[in-house]
Amino acid sequence: MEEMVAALKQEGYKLTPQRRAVLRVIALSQSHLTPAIIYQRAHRTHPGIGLVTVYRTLNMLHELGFICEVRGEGSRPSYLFRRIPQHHHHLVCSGCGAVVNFTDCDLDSLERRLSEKTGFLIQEHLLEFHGLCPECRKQNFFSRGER
Amino acid sequence: MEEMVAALKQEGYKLTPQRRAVLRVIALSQSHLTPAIIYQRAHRTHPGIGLVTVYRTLNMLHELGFICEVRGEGSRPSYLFRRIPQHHHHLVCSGCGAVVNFTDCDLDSLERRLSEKTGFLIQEHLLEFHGLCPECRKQNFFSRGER
DNA sequence: ATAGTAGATGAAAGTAATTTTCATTTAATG
DNA sequence: CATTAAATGAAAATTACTTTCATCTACTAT
Repeated sequence: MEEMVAALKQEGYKLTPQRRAVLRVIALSQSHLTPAIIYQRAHRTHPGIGLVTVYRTLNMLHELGFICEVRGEGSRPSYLFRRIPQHHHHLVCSGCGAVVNFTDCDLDSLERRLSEKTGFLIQEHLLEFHGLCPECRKQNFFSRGER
Repeated sequence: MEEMVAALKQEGYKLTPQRRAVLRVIALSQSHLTPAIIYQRAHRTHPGIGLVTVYRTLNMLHELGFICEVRGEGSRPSYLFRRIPQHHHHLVCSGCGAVVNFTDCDLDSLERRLSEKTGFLIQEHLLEFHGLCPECRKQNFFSRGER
Protein backbone atom coordinates (compact mmCIF):
# COMPACT_ATOMS: atom_id res chain seq x y z
CA MET A 1 0.00 0.00 0.00
CA GLU A 2 2.65 2.47 1.15
CA GLU A 3 4.76 1.42 -1.76
CA MET A 4 1.97 2.14 -4.21
CA VAL A 5 1.26 5.52 -2.69
CA ALA A 6 4.93 6.42 -2.92
CA ALA A 7 5.28 5.37 -6.56
CA LEU A 8 2.11 7.22 -7.41
CA LYS A 9 3.42 10.46 -5.95
CA GLN A 10 6.78 9.81 -7.50
CA GLU A 11 5.17 9.76 -10.93
CA GLY A 12 3.32 12.98 -10.32
CA TYR A 13 -0.10 11.46 -9.81
CA LYS A 14 -2.33 13.04 -7.22
CA LEU A 15 -3.38 11.04 -4.23
CA THR A 16 -7.14 11.46 -4.14
CA PRO A 17 -9.48 9.76 -1.67
CA GLN A 18 -10.94 7.75 -4.55
CA ARG A 19 -7.57 6.38 -5.52
CA ARG A 20 -6.82 5.64 -1.91
CA ALA A 21 -10.05 3.65 -1.71
CA VAL A 22 -9.18 1.56 -4.76
CA LEU A 23 -5.64 1.01 -3.50
CA ARG A 24 -6.98 -0.16 -0.16
CA VAL A 25 -9.32 -2.68 -1.76
CA ILE A 26 -6.53 -4.10 -3.87
CA ALA A 27 -3.95 -4.19 -1.10
CA LEU A 28 -6.38 -5.96 1.21
CA SER A 29 -7.37 -8.72 -1.14
CA GLN A 30 -5.59 -12.02 -1.52
CA SER A 31 -7.38 -13.09 -4.65
CA HIS A 32 -7.82 -11.57 -8.06
CA LEU A 33 -10.56 -9.03 -8.55
CA THR A 34 -12.63 -7.74 -11.41
CA PRO A 35 -13.03 -4.01 -11.92
CA ALA A 36 -16.70 -4.41 -10.98
CA ILE A 37 -15.90 -5.99 -7.62
CA ILE A 38 -13.24 -3.43 -6.86
CA TYR A 39 -15.82 -0.76 -7.57
CA GLN A 40 -18.35 -2.47 -5.32
CA ARG A 41 -15.93 -2.61 -2.41
CA ALA A 42 -14.42 0.80 -2.88
CA HIS A 43 -17.96 2.08 -2.93
CA ARG A 44 -18.48 0.88 0.63
CA THR A 45 -15.73 3.03 2.10
CA HIS A 46 -16.13 5.79 -0.40
CA PRO A 47 -19.75 6.06 -1.65
CA GLY A 48 -19.94 8.34 -4.59
CA ILE A 49 -16.87 6.91 -6.27
CA GLY A 50 -17.54 6.31 -9.94
CA LEU A 51 -16.84 3.15 -11.86
CA VAL A 52 -14.95 5.33 -14.31
CA THR A 53 -12.48 6.28 -11.64
CA VAL A 54 -11.92 2.64 -10.79
CA TYR A 55 -11.07 1.91 -14.41
CA ARG A 56 -8.78 4.90 -14.60
CA THR A 57 -7.03 3.97 -11.40
CA LEU A 58 -6.59 0.38 -12.56
CA ASN A 59 -5.04 1.55 -15.81
CA MET A 60 -2.71 3.77 -13.88
CA LEU A 61 -1.68 0.97 -11.53
CA HIS A 62 -1.23 -1.33 -14.48
CA GLU A 63 1.12 1.15 -16.10
CA LEU A 64 3.02 1.54 -12.87
CA GLY A 65 3.38 -2.23 -12.79
CA PHE A 66 1.58 -2.80 -9.50
CA ILE A 67 -1.15 -4.99 -10.85
CA CYS A 68 -1.39 -7.42 -13.69
CA GLU A 69 -4.12 -9.17 -15.56
CA VAL A 70 -5.22 -12.73 -15.08
CA ARG A 71 -7.31 -14.25 -17.77
CA GLY A 72 -9.23 -17.44 -17.22
CA GLU A 73 -10.71 -19.73 -19.83
CA GLY A 74 -13.25 -17.67 -21.70
CA SER A 75 -13.48 -14.98 -19.07
CA ARG A 76 -12.62 -11.35 -19.32
CA PRO A 77 -9.43 -10.23 -17.65
CA SER A 78 -9.52 -9.45 -13.99
CA TYR A 79 -6.85 -7.61 -12.10
CA LEU A 80 -4.58 -8.86 -9.44
CA PHE A 81 -2.40 -7.05 -7.03
CA ARG A 82 1.16 -7.82 -8.00
CA ARG A 83 3.09 -8.91 -4.96
CA ILE A 84 6.14 -10.11 -6.85
CA PRO A 85 7.73 -7.53 -9.05
CA GLN A 86 9.45 -10.19 -11.17
CA HIS A 87 8.43 -12.34 -14.05
CA HIS A 88 5.91 -14.80 -12.69
CA HIS A 89 2.80 -16.79 -13.45
CA HIS A 90 -0.45 -17.70 -11.79
CA LEU A 91 -2.12 -20.72 -10.39
CA VAL A 92 -5.79 -19.80 -10.23
CA CYS A 93 -8.54 -21.50 -8.25
CA SER A 94 -11.67 -21.88 -10.34
CA GLY A 95 -13.71 -22.15 -7.18
CA CYS A 96 -12.91 -19.07 -5.13
CA GLY A 97 -10.59 -17.14 -7.42
CA ALA A 98 -7.58 -17.40 -5.14
CA VAL A 99 -4.33 -16.85 -6.96
CA VAL A 100 -0.94 -18.28 -6.14
CA ASN A 101 2.09 -16.84 -7.84
CA PHE A 102 5.03 -18.90 -8.94
CA THR A 103 8.23 -17.90 -10.63
CA ASP A 104 9.88 -21.08 -11.80
CA CYS A 105 8.40 -21.62 -15.23
CA ASP A 106 11.48 -23.11 -16.80
CA LEU A 107 10.31 -22.59 -20.37
CA ASP A 108 13.60 -21.40 -21.75
CA SER A 109 14.56 -24.65 -23.41
CA LEU A 110 11.09 -25.07 -24.91
CA GLU A 111 11.22 -21.46 -26.05
CA ARG A 112 14.58 -21.96 -27.70
CA ARG A 113 13.44 -25.17 -29.34
CA LEU A 114 10.29 -23.54 -30.72
CA SER A 115 12.18 -20.53 -31.87
CA GLU A 116 14.63 -22.68 -33.81
CA LYS A 117 11.95 -24.83 -35.35
CA THR A 118 9.66 -22.00 -36.45
CA GLY A 119 11.96 -19.03 -36.94
CA PHE A 120 9.77 -16.97 -34.63
CA LEU A 121 11.27 -14.23 -32.50
CA ILE A 122 9.60 -15.06 -29.22
CA GLN A 123 8.90 -12.05 -27.07
CA GLU A 124 6.74 -13.22 -24.24
CA HIS A 125 4.80 -16.11 -22.89
CA LEU A 126 1.63 -16.63 -20.98
CA LEU A 127 1.37 -19.52 -18.58
CA GLU A 128 -1.49 -20.21 -16.24
CA PHE A 129 -2.59 -23.22 -14.28
CA HIS A 130 -6.19 -23.64 -13.31
CA GLY A 131 -7.61 -25.92 -10.68
CA LEU A 132 -9.10 -26.10 -7.23
CA CYS A 133 -7.40 -24.84 -4.09
CA PRO A 134 -7.35 -27.06 -0.98
CA GLU A 135 -10.36 -25.23 0.48
CA CYS A 136 -12.50 -25.65 -2.59
CA ARG A 137 -11.48 -29.26 -2.98
CA LYS A 138 -13.07 -29.98 0.39
CA GLN A 139 -16.22 -27.94 0.05
CA ASN A 140 -17.51 -29.84 -2.91
CA PHE A 141 -16.75 -27.30 -5.54
CA PHE A 142 -18.06 -23.82 -5.95
CA SER A 143 -18.39 -21.72 -2.86
CA ARG A 144 -17.25 -18.20 -3.73
CA GLY A 145 -14.35 -17.65 -1.36
CA GLU A 146 -14.66 -13.93 -0.91
CA ARG A 147 -17.78 -11.94 -1.45
CA MET B 1 -14.21 -29.96 -43.29
CA GLU B 2 -15.76 -33.37 -43.96
CA GLU B 3 -14.95 -34.30 -40.43
CA MET B 4 -16.76 -31.30 -39.06
CA VAL B 5 -19.81 -31.90 -41.23
CA ALA B 6 -19.96 -35.50 -40.06
CA ALA B 7 -19.69 -34.63 -36.36
CA LEU B 8 -22.30 -31.95 -36.79
CA LYS B 9 -24.80 -34.38 -38.29
CA GLN B 10 -23.84 -36.94 -35.71
CA GLU B 11 -24.87 -34.57 -32.95
CA GLY B 12 -28.20 -33.85 -34.57
CA TYR B 13 -27.33 -30.38 -35.84
CA LYS B 14 -28.74 -29.38 -39.18
CA LEU B 15 -26.38 -28.62 -42.01
CA THR B 16 -27.52 -25.25 -43.26
CA PRO B 17 -25.82 -23.26 -46.04
CA GLN B 18 -24.88 -20.64 -43.47
CA ARG B 19 -23.10 -23.17 -41.32
CA ARG B 20 -21.44 -24.59 -44.37
CA ALA B 21 -20.16 -21.12 -45.22
CA VAL B 22 -18.66 -20.61 -41.77
CA LEU B 23 -17.13 -24.08 -41.82
CA ARG B 24 -15.54 -23.37 -45.17
CA VAL B 25 -13.98 -20.13 -43.98
CA ILE B 26 -12.55 -21.81 -40.93
CA ALA B 27 -11.28 -24.87 -42.76
CA LEU B 28 -9.57 -22.72 -45.38
CA SER B 29 -7.70 -20.45 -43.02
CA GLN B 30 -4.27 -21.13 -41.63
CA SER B 31 -4.31 -18.41 -39.04
CA HIS B 32 -6.64 -17.54 -36.24
CA LEU B 33 -9.72 -15.56 -36.99
CA THR B 34 -12.01 -13.25 -35.13
CA PRO B 35 -15.76 -13.73 -35.34
CA ALA B 36 -15.92 -10.44 -37.26
CA ILE B 37 -13.50 -11.65 -39.95
CA ILE B 38 -15.23 -14.98 -40.23
CA TYR B 39 -18.47 -13.12 -40.76
CA GLN B 40 -16.87 -10.88 -43.38
CA ARG B 41 -15.60 -13.82 -45.40
CA ALA B 42 -18.63 -16.02 -45.01
CA HIS B 43 -20.60 -13.05 -46.23
CA ARG B 44 -18.76 -13.15 -49.54
CA THR B 45 -19.92 -16.66 -50.45
CA HIS B 46 -23.17 -16.35 -48.64
CA PRO B 47 -24.45 -12.75 -48.57
CA GLY B 48 -27.31 -12.43 -46.20
CA ILE B 49 -25.69 -14.46 -43.47
CA GLY B 50 -26.08 -12.76 -40.11
CA LEU B 51 -23.35 -12.09 -37.62
CA VAL B 52 -25.59 -13.79 -35.07
CA THR B 53 -25.39 -17.03 -36.98
CA VAL B 54 -21.62 -16.82 -37.07
CA TYR B 55 -21.55 -16.50 -33.31
CA ARG B 56 -23.97 -19.37 -32.90
CA THR B 57 -21.99 -21.58 -35.25
CA LEU B 58 -18.74 -20.76 -33.47
CA ASN B 59 -20.25 -21.68 -30.13
CA MET B 60 -21.46 -24.92 -31.60
CA LEU B 61 -18.04 -25.74 -33.06
CA HIS B 62 -16.42 -24.84 -29.80
CA GLU B 63 -18.66 -27.26 -27.97
CA LEU B 64 -17.91 -29.94 -30.50
CA GLY B 65 -14.23 -29.28 -29.88
CA PHE B 66 -13.34 -28.28 -33.42
CA ILE B 67 -12.14 -24.83 -32.64
CA CYS B 68 -10.50 -23.27 -29.68
CA GLU B 69 -9.87 -19.82 -28.40
CA VAL B 70 -6.62 -17.93 -28.57
CA ARG B 71 -6.25 -14.95 -26.37
CA GLY B 72 -3.50 -12.44 -26.76
CA GLU B 73 -2.30 -9.91 -24.22
CA GLY B 74 -5.31 -7.76 -23.43
CA SER B 75 -7.20 -8.69 -26.56
CA ARG B 76 -10.50 -10.40 -26.97
CA PRO B 77 -10.45 -14.07 -27.82
CA SER B 78 -10.41 -15.05 -31.44
CA TYR B 79 -11.18 -18.49 -32.74
CA LEU B 80 -8.88 -20.91 -34.39
CA PHE B 81 -9.61 -24.04 -36.31
CA ARG B 82 -8.26 -26.92 -34.31
CA ARG B 83 -6.11 -29.06 -36.54
CA ILE B 84 -4.73 -31.18 -33.77
CA PRO B 85 -7.36 -32.90 -31.71
CA GLN B 86 -4.91 -33.37 -28.89
CA HIS B 87 -3.75 -31.22 -26.08
CA HIS B 88 -1.70 -28.45 -27.62
CA HIS B 89 -0.68 -24.83 -27.32
CA HIS B 90 -0.13 -21.85 -29.54
CA LEU B 91 2.69 -19.73 -30.74
CA VAL B 92 1.07 -16.54 -31.97
CA CYS B 93 2.57 -13.89 -34.23
CA SER B 94 1.75 -10.42 -32.97
CA GLY B 95 2.32 -9.07 -36.46
CA CYS B 96 0.06 -11.05 -38.76
CA GLY B 97 -1.80 -13.31 -36.38
CA ALA B 98 -0.35 -16.53 -37.72
CA VAL B 99 -0.61 -19.37 -35.25
CA VAL B 100 1.68 -22.34 -34.92
CA ASN B 101 0.55 -25.25 -32.81
CA PHE B 102 2.88 -27.27 -30.66
CA THR B 103 2.24 -30.22 -28.43
CA ASP B 104 5.34 -30.70 -26.35
CA CYS B 105 4.74 -28.48 -23.38
CA ASP B 106 6.41 -30.70 -20.83
CA LEU B 107 4.80 -29.07 -17.84
CA ASP B 108 4.04 -32.24 -15.95
CA SER B 109 6.91 -31.97 -13.53
CA LEU B 110 6.19 -28.30 -12.87
CA GLU B 111 2.53 -29.15 -12.44
CA ARG B 112 3.32 -31.90 -9.97
CA ARG B 113 5.69 -29.66 -8.06
CA LEU B 114 3.11 -26.87 -7.84
CA SER B 115 0.39 -29.26 -6.85
CA GLU B 116 2.48 -30.64 -4.00
CA LYS B 117 3.53 -27.24 -2.76
CA THR B 118 0.09 -25.64 -2.82
CA GLY B 119 -2.35 -28.51 -2.41
CA PHE B 120 -4.19 -27.42 -5.54
CA LEU B 121 -5.90 -29.97 -7.73
CA ILE B 122 -4.66 -28.76 -11.08
CA GLN B 123 -7.12 -29.31 -13.89
CA GLU B 124 -5.77 -27.49 -16.86
CA HIS B 125 -3.15 -25.09 -18.04
CA LEU B 126 -2.88 -22.32 -20.53
CA LEU B 127 0.38 -21.73 -22.32
CA GLU B 128 0.97 -19.32 -25.13
CA PHE B 129 4.04 -17.85 -26.69
CA HIS B 130 3.90 -14.52 -28.45
CA GLY B 131 6.36 -13.10 -30.88
CA LEU B 132 7.05 -12.34 -34.52
CA CYS B 133 6.99 -14.90 -37.30
CA PRO B 134 9.86 -14.97 -39.85
CA GLU B 135 7.80 -12.91 -42.32
CA CYS B 136 6.98 -10.18 -39.87
CA ARG B 137 10.52 -10.11 -38.58
CA LYS B 138 11.67 -9.07 -42.02
CA GLN B 139 8.95 -6.62 -42.88
CA ASN B 140 9.71 -4.28 -40.07
CA PHE B 141 6.81 -5.15 -37.82
CA PHE B 142 3.14 -4.81 -38.42
CA SER B 143 1.80 -5.75 -41.80
CA ARG B 144 -1.48 -7.63 -41.39
CA GLY B 145 -0.82 -10.98 -42.99
CA GLU B 146 -4.29 -11.88 -44.21
CA ARG B 147 -7.02 -9.44 -44.86
C1' DA C 1 -3.11 30.03 5.15
C1' DT C 2 -4.62 30.63 0.46
C1' DA C 3 -4.92 31.26 -4.42
C1' DG C 4 -3.87 29.22 -8.95
C1' DT C 5 -3.74 25.42 -11.82
C1' DA C 6 -2.96 21.06 -13.74
C1' DG C 7 -4.83 17.12 -13.12
C1' DA C 8 -8.85 14.22 -11.34
C1' DT C 9 -13.61 13.37 -10.97
C1' DG C 10 -18.41 11.72 -12.20
C1' DA C 11 -22.56 11.87 -15.10
C1' DA C 12 -23.86 10.83 -19.29
C1' DA C 13 -23.19 9.57 -23.83
C1' DG C 14 -20.59 6.62 -26.90
C1' DT C 15 -18.44 2.15 -28.54
C1' DA C 16 -17.80 -2.47 -29.37
C1' DA C 17 -18.63 -7.22 -28.92
C1' DT C 18 -21.70 -10.47 -27.92
C1' DT C 19 -26.42 -12.38 -26.48
C1' DT C 20 -31.37 -12.57 -26.34
C1' DT C 21 -35.92 -12.30 -28.27
C1' DC C 22 -39.13 -13.57 -31.45
C1' DA C 23 -41.49 -13.98 -35.72
C1' DT C 24 -40.30 -16.37 -39.92
C1' DT C 25 -38.04 -19.88 -42.61
C1' DT C 26 -36.01 -24.31 -43.66
C1' DA C 27 -33.43 -29.01 -43.37
C1' DA C 28 -34.28 -33.47 -42.33
C1' DT C 29 -37.37 -37.11 -41.45
C1' DG C 30 -41.34 -39.72 -42.17
C1' DC D 1 -44.55 -33.74 -50.18
C1' DA D 2 -46.06 -32.53 -45.29
C1' DT D 3 -44.55 -32.00 -40.76
C1' DT D 4 -41.90 -30.07 -37.29
C1' DA D 5 -38.15 -29.10 -34.47
C1' DA D 6 -34.40 -26.54 -35.16
C1' DA D 7 -32.13 -22.53 -37.36
C1' DT D 8 -32.18 -17.97 -39.06
C1' DG D 9 -31.89 -12.77 -39.05
C1' DA D 10 -33.47 -8.18 -37.58
C1' DA D 11 -33.70 -5.61 -33.81
C1' DA D 12 -33.30 -4.80 -29.13
C1' DA D 13 -30.79 -5.85 -24.92
C1' DT D 14 -26.69 -6.62 -22.35
C1' DT D 15 -22.05 -6.13 -20.86
C1' DA D 16 -17.75 -4.05 -20.26
C1' DC D 17 -15.38 -0.48 -21.03
C1' DT D 18 -14.00 4.40 -22.96
C1' DT D 19 -14.68 9.18 -24.09
C1' DT D 20 -16.36 13.74 -23.34
C1' DC D 21 -16.83 17.64 -20.78
C1' DA D 22 -18.15 20.70 -17.18
C1' DT D 23 -16.96 20.86 -12.43
C1' DC D 24 -14.03 20.11 -8.61
C1' DT D 25 -9.78 19.51 -5.80
C1' DA D 26 -4.87 18.10 -4.38
C1' DC D 27 -0.81 19.99 -4.72
C1' DT D 28 2.47 24.02 -5.21
C1' DA D 29 3.94 28.45 -4.88
C1' DT D 30 3.08 32.22 -2.86
